[in-house]
Formats: sequence, C-alpha cells, structure tokens
Amino acid sequence: MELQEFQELVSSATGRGSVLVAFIRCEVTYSGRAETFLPLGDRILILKADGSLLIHQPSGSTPVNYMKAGTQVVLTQENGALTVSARNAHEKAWLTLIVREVHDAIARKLEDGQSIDLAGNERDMSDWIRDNPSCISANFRPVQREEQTDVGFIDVLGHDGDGLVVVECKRVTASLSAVDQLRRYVERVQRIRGTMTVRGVLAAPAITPNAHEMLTSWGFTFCRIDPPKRLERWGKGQARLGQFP
Amino acid sequence: MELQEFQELVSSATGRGSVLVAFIRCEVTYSGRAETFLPLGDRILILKADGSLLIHQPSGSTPVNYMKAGTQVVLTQENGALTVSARNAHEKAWLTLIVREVHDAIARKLEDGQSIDLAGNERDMSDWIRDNPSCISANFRPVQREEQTDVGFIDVLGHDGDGLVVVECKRVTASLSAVDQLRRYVERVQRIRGTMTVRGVLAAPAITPNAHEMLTSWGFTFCRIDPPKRLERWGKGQARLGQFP
DNA sequence: ACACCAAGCAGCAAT
DNA sequence: ATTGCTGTTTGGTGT
Repeated sequence: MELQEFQELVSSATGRGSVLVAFIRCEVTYSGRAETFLPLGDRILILKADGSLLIHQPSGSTPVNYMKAGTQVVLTQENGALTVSARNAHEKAWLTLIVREVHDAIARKLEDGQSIDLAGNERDMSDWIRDNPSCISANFRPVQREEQTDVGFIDVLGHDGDGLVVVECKRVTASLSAVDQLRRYVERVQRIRGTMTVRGVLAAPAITPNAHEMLTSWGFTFCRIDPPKRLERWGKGQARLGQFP
Repeated sequence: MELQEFQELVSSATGRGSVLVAFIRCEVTYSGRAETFLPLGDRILILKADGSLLIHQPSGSTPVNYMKAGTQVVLTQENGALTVSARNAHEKAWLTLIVREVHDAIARKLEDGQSIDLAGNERDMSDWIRDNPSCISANFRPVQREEQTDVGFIDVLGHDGDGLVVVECKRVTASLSAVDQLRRYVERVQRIRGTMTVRGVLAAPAITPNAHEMLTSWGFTFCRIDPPKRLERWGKGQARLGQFP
C-alpha cells in the first residue's frame, strides 16, 4: 500500500470514529515517563477512536510502545517516509512513528456497548470472609469492610472478644509487602483506638517463607483462604470450559 | 467474510508463523486466575505466531481479554458460529471465543529482530546516586549497590561517618509502600549489623504528605532527587521530540 | 521453579 | 487532581 493511500485511510478513519489496524515497517521514538527508541522493523499499529495508540511487535503479549486514550495524532509526509506524531498533553508524552512501508491496513467502525464481568477478585474474597467469619477464628465478628484510614483501606475489620482484628486479603501468594501493609494498618488502628489489643491476620491462598517469618515475628497470623471464583451462575458452562476439544 | 474463509485464514496463518488481526463480532469466556464473561460485541482479535492472543474493545489501551505466549488454539464450527478454543497449559488458563461474524481480517508474516532501548529507570537513578553521593549528605560514601538481604534488594547502602545509611530510590512520587520498604530494609540491616545506628533515606522526586509524615515519624529523611533521563546519546533528536508540528 | 521488585505499570475509587 | 491500592497485573532478575 502506498504511503499516500495509508495517510488518507488514517485520516478518514480517525475522523469517522473508526478503529485502524495496520502492518507497517517503522521505527519508534518515545519520550514521557521514560525515553525509548525502537529501530526499524515490522510492527502492528492499532489506532482507536478514543485516541489510544498501540504498537505491537510480532511476538509478545504486551505492546512495545503505546499512548493512552486522548492522544492527538498528526501525519506528515516527506522524503518518502510518513511521520506519525502523537502527543498526549495530559500525560506529557510524545511518540513519533516513522513509517517506511505499509504492508496492509484495515479500518472500520466497531460497535461494542458491553463491559466485562469478572469474578474472583479481592473484593469477592473480603465479601466471602464477611459472610463466613468463622474462617478467621471461632469468635470473629466483622465490624466493617474496607475501613478508610490515612494510611489506606483496611480490607476487613472485626473483633473476636479479646479485641480488634485487622484482616488483609491477598488473592495470590502473600509477599513481604502484604505483611508491610498489614503492619501499617495494625499500628494505625492501635494508635486510633488507644492501647487496645489489635490482632493482625493475613488471609491468602499461600504465603512466601520470608513473608511468613516476618508475619510471625510481628505476632500476626496467617489464614489460608482460596479466592472464591463464583461464576457458578454460568452453570454447566464452567465445567465445559475446563475441557478442551 | 464467511466464517469458513476466516477459519482457513487462521489455520494457514498460524501454520505459517504469521500474525493475524481481525475485526470480529464475538463473545468471550475466560477461566484462569479469575473468571470473566464478555457479551456479544465488535472486537479486535490479534493472534501472534508465538501463541499470544489479544482481544481489544473499540476503546481503551489495554486488552479486555488475553492469553500469553504459548497458548494453543483450536477452531471448531457448528450451528453457524465459529468457536476459538484457546488453552495455555502452563498458565492453567482457558479462553473461548464464539465468533458470530467476521467483518475483516488480515494475516502476514512480520520480520522484526529489534528490541527496545529504554532510559530513565530506577537503576539509572541508583547509579547516579552512587556517582554523586553528596546528594545524600556531605559525608555520604556508598558501600554497595543493591545489597541483597532476605527481605529484598537494598538500592544503595553506604555510611556517613556516624553509621550506616540505607537509601531507597523511587523514580516517581514516593508513597506509603516506599516507606514500608525502607523501614523493612533498615530493620534488617540493624539486625544483621547489630545495634549500630542505621539511617534511612528515601530518595525520590517527590513524596506524598502521608508518606512524609510516616517517614519522619520513623526518624527517616527525604532527599529530593530527579530521575536522570539520559538518552542524550540521541543528541538533538531528544530536543526535537518535545516539539509538535 | 520460586521469590522479590520495578513498571512509561493501568485502572479504579475515594478524598 | 492527588492518594492509595488491586491487578487474569507484566516482566525481569536473582536464588
């Protein structure tokens, strides 16, 4: 495809609210939070109607360069190369694409009003603990979920007779930073509520050895809980999903 | 485009090591680290030669669903719909794409042996501090960079006459978690090296108010340092980048 | 393989 | 707009 034809396709696509995808040979320069340079090679360019710009290499699941929504794009042509200048004022980021060749390109207006439905996040986990407090301890009674302090949100706050209990949830293996976080919350609750005894509980499917050592050295306890993946609403669809033709 | 034609295009593309991009109307089901469902809508499908699979909605800069490299894809057709079954055994993830319509599709073998060159990361910052120790204090002398402990790497370790100094670098505004990290390192150095006085310094371009309060309450100090973005190797190219046509 | 951490993290919610 | 945190975080490095 000629560069001139491509330039017209891009212009009409962006003006019309279409998405454009192209296989191009290009080099990429970026300056913003960091600075990058990518020498000449074949790439996939995606330009969306909201101003998102993505550049993918032929392998890998993450873009090699990108600009977020709200980016403004200007095309200029000189000396047999097309320059795509992208600027995002809000992000203070600039990206320049020098296009040497266009292998193929398509553009189209796409209709999608749907949003994704996700299950199995940390919120589901703290909800489940609140509904099943005995998983923390026999006498545990939740007080509030996600209490806000000046040092961050507390996932679950409760008491178990002796005193207050701060629960920090992680949906994956808990690491040192999770213990840091729990410690920060426990100390803050101790300060707010005076000298009352405050227990700290880390709830996660697993914990790393170093994190567990640090946890116990601070007098906190680990509580093994698997994150609930509750798309059982799918019914049998979920069972079918694990199978593979 | 007919579903049959699309199926043949996908098959030949994957067999040939090509990248495939398509505008399709589909619904998506995912089960792996979490579970998701995305109802019918127009999407962009990207299928790379390494087995990466990406599904983008018409807006937004991140994929709504994805599978990492190494994913195996099987196509089946029944009742006027094409089903794309994707499995990644290593990640224990499954994704099913029910394709109702194919608006457009392109496939091609892309050549790209280049890799991106990036400047302005935290490593550059700790290198700079090591070369310019007076930015921490007049007498500061670095001992080692990134000393490994069982609670993580220490960015810069040094002494300033009175005792040891632990420096934690952040290339962006330092937050509570940065103070957590610094505290963890200082405590560990105190334990390893006995009762010796250990100072903690957080080096970053800025710090949030709460983090600064927590920092000083622990007796640590903040040291304002801007991260070096040193792609001056580009010469004038960098200056030109900030300009916009 | 696991552990730990930085990231041009992104995106979201609350302040 | 800033702060803080979750994420199918991702990706890299070191053990």
